[in-house]
Amino acid sequence: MTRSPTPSDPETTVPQPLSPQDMVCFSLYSAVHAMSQAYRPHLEKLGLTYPQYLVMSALWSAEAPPTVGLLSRQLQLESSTLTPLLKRLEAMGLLTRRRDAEDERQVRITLTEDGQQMRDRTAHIAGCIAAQSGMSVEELLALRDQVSRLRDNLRKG
Amino acid sequence: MTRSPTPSDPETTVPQPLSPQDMVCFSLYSAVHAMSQAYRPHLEKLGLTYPQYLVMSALWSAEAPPTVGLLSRQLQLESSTLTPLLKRLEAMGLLTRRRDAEDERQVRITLTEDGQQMRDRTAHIAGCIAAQSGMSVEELLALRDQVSRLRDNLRKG
DNA sequence: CAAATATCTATCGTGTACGATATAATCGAC
DNA sequence: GTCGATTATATCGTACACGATAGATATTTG
Repeated sequence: MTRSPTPSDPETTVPQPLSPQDMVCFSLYSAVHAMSQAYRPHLEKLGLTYPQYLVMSALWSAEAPPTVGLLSRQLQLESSTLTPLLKRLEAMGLLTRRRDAEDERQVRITLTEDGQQMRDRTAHIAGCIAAQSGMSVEELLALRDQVSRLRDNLRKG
Repeated sequence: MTRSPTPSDPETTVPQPLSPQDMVCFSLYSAVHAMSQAYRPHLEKLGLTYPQYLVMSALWSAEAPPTVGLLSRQLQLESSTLTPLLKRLEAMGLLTRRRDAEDERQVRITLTEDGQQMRDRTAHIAGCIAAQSGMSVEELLALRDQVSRLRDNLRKG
C-alpha cells in the first residue's frame, strides 16, 4: 500500500507522499470543521448555521447596508453561495433584500429589527471559543495574521 | 447599522462586534477556500476534488487497506460524508470497497492499480502550493502545528 | 443614441458536510 | 446460546460552496 524508504529510494530524492496529518492544508481543513462544531451549540440556540453567523457578523459591523457584491468580497464567497444563504436569513426575518434604486443591478442587504437585536445574544460566543481554543489572545491574534497572510498569498498566486 | 463607541459605551466595557476580518475563525474559513482554489488547477487534471485528494492521500500513506472507520477518524469526517465520497472514487476505478471477512460490519478500502499509480502524478503539487503560499517551510510547519493544536483543543472542549 | 461591452445577481448542476436515523453484525451478561 | 447493548456503515434531509451560465441593468464606444 505504501512505499517504504529504501537505500535506493531515500526520502531526500523521492519524497514520501505526505499523510494528511503532515499537510498544512489538512490542518486548516480539519480545524475549520472543528471550529464549526465548537460554534454549533452556541449558534443553534439562535437558529443559525456557522456561515449564516459570518454573514450576520459582517452585517453587524457594517456602517451601512452593504450590497451582495460587497459581502461577496468581504466573505470571499460567490453569489451562488450567498444568494441562497441570504434568502434563508430573509425567510427567518433577520434581513431584507432590496434592489438599489440608484443601480438596479445591485441588491442591498438591510438588517431587520430582529436581525439587529440578535447581535447582543452573540456577544459571549467569541470568549467561549477563545477559552476552548486553549490558546492565549496573543497566540490567537498571531495565528489569525499568519493564516490571513497565507490566504492572501494563495489568492494572489 | 453599527454601534459606534461612545463615552458612555466604551469598547472596554461593551465590546464591538468583531468583523469577520478580525475573527480567527474567519481567517481559517477563508484560508480553506483559498487553499481549495489553489489546489483546483492541479487536481482537475486528475479529475479529483480537494476532499477526494485528501482521501487518496490517506490511502497512499496507509500501511494496509484501512476501514471506513479508520479513514473517518484520520480525516475527521462522518460516514455520511465519506461513504458517498468513497463511492465516487470507486466509480472512477481508483479503489474498491469490500466488507471485511473477519468483521462484516467493516468495509475495507483498497487502492486499485490506477489508484496507486495516480500518486506519482501528485508528487509536485505540495511544492507548488508551498511556493504559492509565500511562506518558508519553517513557517508552514509551525503554522500547521499551531492550527493542529487549536483544532485538537476545540475537539476536546 | 445605438451597439457592444461590462457589471451585478440569480439559477443550475455537482459535490461536500453533518445530524438523525436505520440496518446489520458483533459483543456481553447471564 | 440468546437477548440486549454496542459498533460499523449507510441513508436521508438540509445547508453550504463553486463553476458555468443566464438575464437584467449600466457603461462605453463609435
